[in-house]
Amino acid sequence: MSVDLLSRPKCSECPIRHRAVCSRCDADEIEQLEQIKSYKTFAAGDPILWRGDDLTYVASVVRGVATLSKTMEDGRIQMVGLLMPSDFIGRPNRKTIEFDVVAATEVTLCCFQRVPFERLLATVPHVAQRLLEIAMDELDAARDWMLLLGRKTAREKIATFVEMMVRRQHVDGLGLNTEPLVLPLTRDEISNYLGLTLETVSRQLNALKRDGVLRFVDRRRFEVIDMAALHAASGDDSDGGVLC
Amino acid sequence: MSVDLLSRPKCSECPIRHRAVCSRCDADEIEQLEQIKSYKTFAAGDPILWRGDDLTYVASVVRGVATLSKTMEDGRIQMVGLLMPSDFIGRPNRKTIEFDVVAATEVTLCCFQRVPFERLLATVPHVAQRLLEIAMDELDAARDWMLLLGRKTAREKIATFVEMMVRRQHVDGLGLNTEPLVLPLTRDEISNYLGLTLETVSRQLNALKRDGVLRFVDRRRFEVIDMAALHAASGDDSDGGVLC
DNA sequence: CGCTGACTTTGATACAGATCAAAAGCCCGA
DNA sequence: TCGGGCTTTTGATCTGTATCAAAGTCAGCG
Repeated sequence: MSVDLLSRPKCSECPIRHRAVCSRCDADEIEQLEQIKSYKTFAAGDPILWRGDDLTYVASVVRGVATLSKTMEDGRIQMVGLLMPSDFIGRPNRKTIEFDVVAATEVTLCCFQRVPFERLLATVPHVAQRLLEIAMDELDAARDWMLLLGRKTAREKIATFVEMMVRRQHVDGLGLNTEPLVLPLTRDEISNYLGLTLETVSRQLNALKRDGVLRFVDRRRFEVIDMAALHAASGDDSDGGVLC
Repeated sequence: MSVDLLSRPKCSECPIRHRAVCSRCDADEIEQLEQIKSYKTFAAGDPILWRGDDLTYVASVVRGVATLSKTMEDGRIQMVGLLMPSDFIGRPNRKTIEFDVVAATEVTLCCFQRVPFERLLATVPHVAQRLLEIAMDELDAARDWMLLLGRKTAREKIATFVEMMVRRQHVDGLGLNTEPLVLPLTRDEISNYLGLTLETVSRQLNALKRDGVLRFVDRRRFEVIDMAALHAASGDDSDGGVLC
């Protein structure tokens, strides 16, 4: 992990300025956040926070992808969140973290000292309001994932995951329009996200390829050939509305 | 559903006064909440809100148990929350609800008109702060449940669920100390909560009986004979700390 | 009381996905 | 360019839970 001492980039130029916890803030409030922020960068594979660690800071993901997961005593792992740009890490008013947070790709975080951040939370309603909204969005996402974990078949899980990658990468502008898209996780990490084994993930991904739904450029880059078929395979309601 | 017109019980006598969304409020603030609240009671089995419904009010559960669930087009159901006293229903700033909410037992709600409640949220920090905390507790609970749904065996799921019933009924004082405890759900509802079939729930519950962990008074009332064995069967970390 | 319908238990069988095993592909550093 | 260690694919087999089926139990009501 490295602290970007030189560059404490201006919030005004931040790629997540309009979606992160700071998005509702005016110039004054941004100024207050600037006081307590610092950027940290982690290499792919680096642990960011480990369960039980002191939560000295909370953070927003600026660039890259991190995973949030729980581990059982015998080693079974379940990923409970995939953290992408503008997502929030940590919980105000908690001294320790309950999850393992790991960088899946190179990740840049905008970190806020926890205690000063908690003070801002009490004094700057725009931060508190936005954080509530973010927490409720996360809760909705977690509940969608509970449906996936509890009731969907392996194929539906994979299709839902791929569809989510398509949707999020469009928004983030990572691979905007110019496909191919990227799988930011290994087969093993995907299996931990979906409650499957890595073999099943591999088989189902290849089944989607064989069925002409996806095309793979290499193991991590792919294109969607048949968006409608992908959506149909996800098991989700049709009304959701295909984008574009 | 019936509205309790006569009785708009005083907040000061409310059983959830110190845990619900109002718990941080002072006398003044409580007064403001009283203006926009009304009690509603639902019989066991009644639908409270259906997906797509207008969210005219948000609410706290005062008494009883309600279920929050998602349904797939082909009828598969996943319960994504079990709402017990002091739990919050609905989402401010959303016009419709995304889930089905059903009364599992007779339920009393303390309902707040949504729009006035949103105004309070902006003006009364104590409400907003407590709601954020409630949302984050829910998020933690949802993530624990994701581990259960994605990685636990049927026996571990059942043991975790029973342990949760023990813990929550102690807190609520429903069956305080004077066992037996109550299962507020049918086998079918439990199966939807745990991502299993009702047959598997029945078999595993009887297996815990056969193994001398539980004793059943009738189909819904039970006693825990061997708390340590129950915990061991849940697959959760031992450090969590046995209560009492 | 005994009937009716909902819930639960129990048994037999099927199958999706896990597990075990090994080969193949790919990246990267020497 | 080669070699070694990862990740991924593919195949064979096993198993936990679903599915299908039927009998048992209970509460409420006429």
